Amino acid sequence: MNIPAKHLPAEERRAVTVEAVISLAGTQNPSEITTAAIAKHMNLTQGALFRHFPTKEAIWEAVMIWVAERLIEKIDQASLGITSPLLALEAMFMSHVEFVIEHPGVPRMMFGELQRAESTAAKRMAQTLMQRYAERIRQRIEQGQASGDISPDIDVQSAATLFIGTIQGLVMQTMLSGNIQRMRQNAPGIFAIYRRGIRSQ
Amino acid sequence: MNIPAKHLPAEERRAVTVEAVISLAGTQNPSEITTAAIAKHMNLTQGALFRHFPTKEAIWEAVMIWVAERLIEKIDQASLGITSPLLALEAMFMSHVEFVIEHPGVPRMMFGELQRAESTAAKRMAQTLMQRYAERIRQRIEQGQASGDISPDIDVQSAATLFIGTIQGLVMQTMLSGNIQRMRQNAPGIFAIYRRGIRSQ
DNA sequence: TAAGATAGTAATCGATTACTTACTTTAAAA
DNA sequence: TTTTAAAGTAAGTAATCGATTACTATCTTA
Repeated sequence: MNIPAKHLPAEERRAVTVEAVISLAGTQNPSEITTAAIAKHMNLTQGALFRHFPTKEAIWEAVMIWVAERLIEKIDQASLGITSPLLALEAMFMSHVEFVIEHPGVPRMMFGELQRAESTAAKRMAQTLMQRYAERIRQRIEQGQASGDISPDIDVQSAATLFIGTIQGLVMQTMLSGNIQRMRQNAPGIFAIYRRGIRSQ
Repeated sequence: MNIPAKHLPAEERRAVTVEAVISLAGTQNPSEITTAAIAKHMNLTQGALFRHFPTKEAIWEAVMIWVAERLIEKIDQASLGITSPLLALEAMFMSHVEFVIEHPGVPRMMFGELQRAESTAAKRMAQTLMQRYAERIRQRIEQGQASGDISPDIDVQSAATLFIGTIQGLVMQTMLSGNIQRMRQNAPGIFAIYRRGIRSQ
């Protein structure tokens, strides 16, 4: 699809590799993505990948780092400068949905990594991402309780868990229907219920 | 762990196989469960499995059928005879949580199956389960809107999606912490927010 | 009890996978 | 232009996995 440029500098080649994995994860089960498939998608031979990554595990770690940086950056940007906690949460929600629509392979990979038994570097990175994400949600909820926009009866941790679960439910529904665009349509209705659940009456 | 009974009748052997897979999925990534691991867990040789299942795929299909029957039966039992829609939804929620605590491998397998690219029999069974589940939720929500317990402003499909997503969020949180019992503690707080989100004011 | 059917064993097969290695090509510095 | 280190190729390797096969043990029933 892209220019099959050969002899890329190591750093660029690693970046292209990460993008290839993200792209492949959009159409197939991440755990079934082989190094041969990655290489083919990049117009490269399979062995060449190991010039830039010591193991396949290292590729997955690089992918998770990429995801963590992009997603956190995206939701931070979306909520930047919004003082209303509820509007900020909504902006974070919608930008997360957009992120998933842009990169449908990402939730697949997150699910897959998090259910690993072993504690791989990639799994730890996924865990860290979830924690950083939840922390941002908690901050906004506490801010909302302080300002009176969000009910003081709400358990902050529960509300943060539910925020993330809400998006996961959307993603799962998308996996069932196969229609990614439907996610964008359904997102407002879903978030509306969540907002009703936490806001002051 | 059980009596390593040999020479089981075919039907019993298939049942034991399904239970072995459910058990193994509780401690390891379902996609990494090999036929050798299944057999070892049953005190059987690997080849013997193929006396009772034509392929590994067929084993997974049998497991998903087991899950679908048990889970639907469980939530139907829990809500049976409860006239209040909100109380019925709460009972279904809590019984589902109990089901996951009893069988922590089940959501792992559901996630894994649903993110497959190919349309396997096991995946179709998982999809059917989700649809039957969502249909039950929708019925209760519509019933609640008719009785005035649930706000008429709520989009039924969104509310059903969110109900399922809510549980998935709990499960994911559990995977992160590794503490299954915490799920039972957090469940009421999570459901409380959901209930606030859909009920009439 | 004899005989057929059923269930299990143990070895092995072909295919696949992550990873390695010996060699070649490319690009940029000297 | 020559040199050299980085990047890529192509053909391997060992390990693993699902599935098969020839044979054996056990159960059921006529």
